[in-house]
Amino acid sequence: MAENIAEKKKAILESTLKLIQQNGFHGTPMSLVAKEAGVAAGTIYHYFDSKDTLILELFAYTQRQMQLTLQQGLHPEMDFEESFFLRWINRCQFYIDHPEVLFFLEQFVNSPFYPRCTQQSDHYQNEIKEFIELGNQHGILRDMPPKLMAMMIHSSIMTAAKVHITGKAHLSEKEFTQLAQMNWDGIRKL
Amino acid sequence: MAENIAEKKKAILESTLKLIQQNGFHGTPMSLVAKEAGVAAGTIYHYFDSKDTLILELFAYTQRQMQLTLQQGLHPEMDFEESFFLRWINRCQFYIDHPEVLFFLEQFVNSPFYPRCTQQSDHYQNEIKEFIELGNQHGILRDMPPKLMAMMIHSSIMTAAKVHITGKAHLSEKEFTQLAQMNWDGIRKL
Amino acid sequence: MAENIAEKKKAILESTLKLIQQNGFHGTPMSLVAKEAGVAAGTIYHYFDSKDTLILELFAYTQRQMQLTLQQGLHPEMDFEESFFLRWINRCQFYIDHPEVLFFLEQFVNSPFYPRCTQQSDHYQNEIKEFIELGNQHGILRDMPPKLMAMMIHSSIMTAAKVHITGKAHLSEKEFTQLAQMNWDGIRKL
Amino acid sequence: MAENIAEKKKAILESTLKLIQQNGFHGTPMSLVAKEAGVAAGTIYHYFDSKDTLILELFAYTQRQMQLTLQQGLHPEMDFEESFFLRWINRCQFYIDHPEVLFFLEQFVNSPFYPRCTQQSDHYQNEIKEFIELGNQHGILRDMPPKLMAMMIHSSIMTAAKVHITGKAHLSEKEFTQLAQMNWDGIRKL
DNA sequence: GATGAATGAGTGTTCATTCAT
DNA sequence: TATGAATGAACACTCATTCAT
Repeated sequence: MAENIAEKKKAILESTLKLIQQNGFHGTPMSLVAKEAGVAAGTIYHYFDSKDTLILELFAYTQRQMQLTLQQGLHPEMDFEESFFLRWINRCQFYIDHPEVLFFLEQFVNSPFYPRCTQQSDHYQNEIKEFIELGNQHGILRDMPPKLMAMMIHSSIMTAAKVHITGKAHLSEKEFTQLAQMNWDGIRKL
Repeated sequence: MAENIAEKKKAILESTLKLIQQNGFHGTPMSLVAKEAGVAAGTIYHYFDSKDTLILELFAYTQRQMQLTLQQGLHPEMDFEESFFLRWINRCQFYIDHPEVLFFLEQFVNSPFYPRCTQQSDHYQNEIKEFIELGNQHGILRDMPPKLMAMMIHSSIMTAAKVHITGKAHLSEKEFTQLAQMNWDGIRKL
Repeated sequence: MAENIAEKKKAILESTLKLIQQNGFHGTPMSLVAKEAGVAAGTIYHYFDSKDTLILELFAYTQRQMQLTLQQGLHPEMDFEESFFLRWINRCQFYIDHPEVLFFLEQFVNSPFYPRCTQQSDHYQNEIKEFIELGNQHGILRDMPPKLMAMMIHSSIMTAAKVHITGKAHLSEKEFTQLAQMNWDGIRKL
Repeated sequence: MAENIAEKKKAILESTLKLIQQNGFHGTPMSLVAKEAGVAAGTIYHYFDSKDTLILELFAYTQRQMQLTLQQGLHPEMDFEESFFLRWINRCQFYIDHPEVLFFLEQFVNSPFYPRCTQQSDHYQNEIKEFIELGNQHGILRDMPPKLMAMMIHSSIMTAAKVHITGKAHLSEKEFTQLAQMNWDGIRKL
């Protein structure tokens, strides 16, 4: 049963994610989410207080989902540059493998929701920021506010993934590395 | 009179822009646009067929507005690098001076509207792309699809402006140049 | 000028008639009437107090138009039966030649307008009724309230014309006479 | 509960019918239907996709309602003439007992809806037409397209009922029979 | 817990009508 | 006279949310 509950909640979250990708934020009424998730409309309100809550939790859900993938292959002995590339690729790969998440985030970040959840939003990019701070301390990177640098990197990653997904330019593995390289050359001390 | 007409249409466009910045796309009902523009609800429909049309025209309107600013200070004799920096700064400055436009574009681009207007959308970034192609031909830039490179640059500019506007990191003139530099170092042949 | 006025008013009436045939009563906004008639929306209100007035006057207009055709070929010496057939055919022919009028009347008669104008409505069928009364006095017809008989006849005529116009059954001249005959056999004393 | 659903849908249909009789087709907004039916505006849309659908279903509803009454007293051994009179009276009586239906049909038939539903519309008068065809085969009736004859008869019935209802001429039972007789004399072979 | 019928405020849009020019 | 931009009440319809079962 406990599993059942979790499953139902998850089904709702996944349905919402999928529908938002297809129809956008306000092309996704609760009734449609319910149908897609195979539950009654009212059921959603057992798990989420409101549509706002659902979307806010969906953000948290995607963040959690991401954490797992993002650490793949990282280990403490890696040097900074190598770590940067792996992180860049990991994140970009995640967005490519989960386009629903990418589209959701793009909409979420530019909606009135995002500003409301600064705490969580910090998590959203804190990881990058902390990594940057590390590089800064080692004197490897340009002298630039880490937060700023983190945002620049992140937007590059998202853009790269988006270009790939939407098919505006199909990217080979080599090209992804090239893009990471481009980012790397932009931030490292020359 | 002719002026009057233009003024009313402009008032509607500007009101919409402002309200979308504040409340987002679907937090901006036509009734509110009307009130803000100081016209009756029905009046909007003399100038725009529908809300969709209004938003689509608003996109075109912002693009036209931008064109004027973007060329400032450019002249044919400039060398490529200098031109790059000026263009970068001009565009970034425009977004900073017109945050409504920045917020509108971010929403617009991630909405179901954008895909519908590829022709115009081409104009949206074609300028950058063509400039990049020029640099490519002169062998100044990395070997990378110009469209891709254009999108990477543009997303960097928007991110920089957004960081500045939202106050997440206040940027001095020096820092803007630094950011442009960062972008430049990323795309030029090292 | 006087002519001009009459012409403009007529243009409005005719446009309304035509549009109502095509789009029905409430598929015919004043703005469309204006466009079709080649006048400004406001101009209509110089000639008609309101849309209701316009429609009411349109009814009167069609009635006047009809009067002219209806008397064709009639002369006092005709015997009653002959006169009946001629009247029947004349009226049916009018509806066939002026389908706009037929469609307008069908809508008008079943709208909230009709009950409001009993005086004019009397004219609408009075002619038939009076003719029937004549036949009654001569003992040619069944014993039945003339008003009732008039309505039965009129509805037969309209139905015949409608069937012909809508193409549900194409009627030859012979068949029209047959229909008139059928009506005649129904009302005359056998 | 199942009953409840049916009841609510029926309440909406009946309210619409009643309001259309009083105010006509476009004097009957959905909000009024809702109020009259004692439901919320949105509720109507659980049962009907749109106002158009509601009206279309209302047509089907009235047709179903009619079928029941129309067969009363008919049995196979009746001779054709007797059957004709009974059918004529049954139908006329139905319209008199259900004036809302009569008024609705008059509007419906002359609206843009009717042409859209030819299949159902066939049912609408097919019964009469088939009966006529039978008479034709037995050589009892004039030589005339059955469809045409059917329409003539039907319009006579409706007109008779309408005259009675609107009080333009109060009809006694004798007079109804007289009217049926008039119709009969019109169509039978003399 | 789960349902889905019911709600009703809110949305985009239309259109008869007015009035400054 | 004639215009047509402007009005705003009214409309069909949507959808987040509630609640009896």
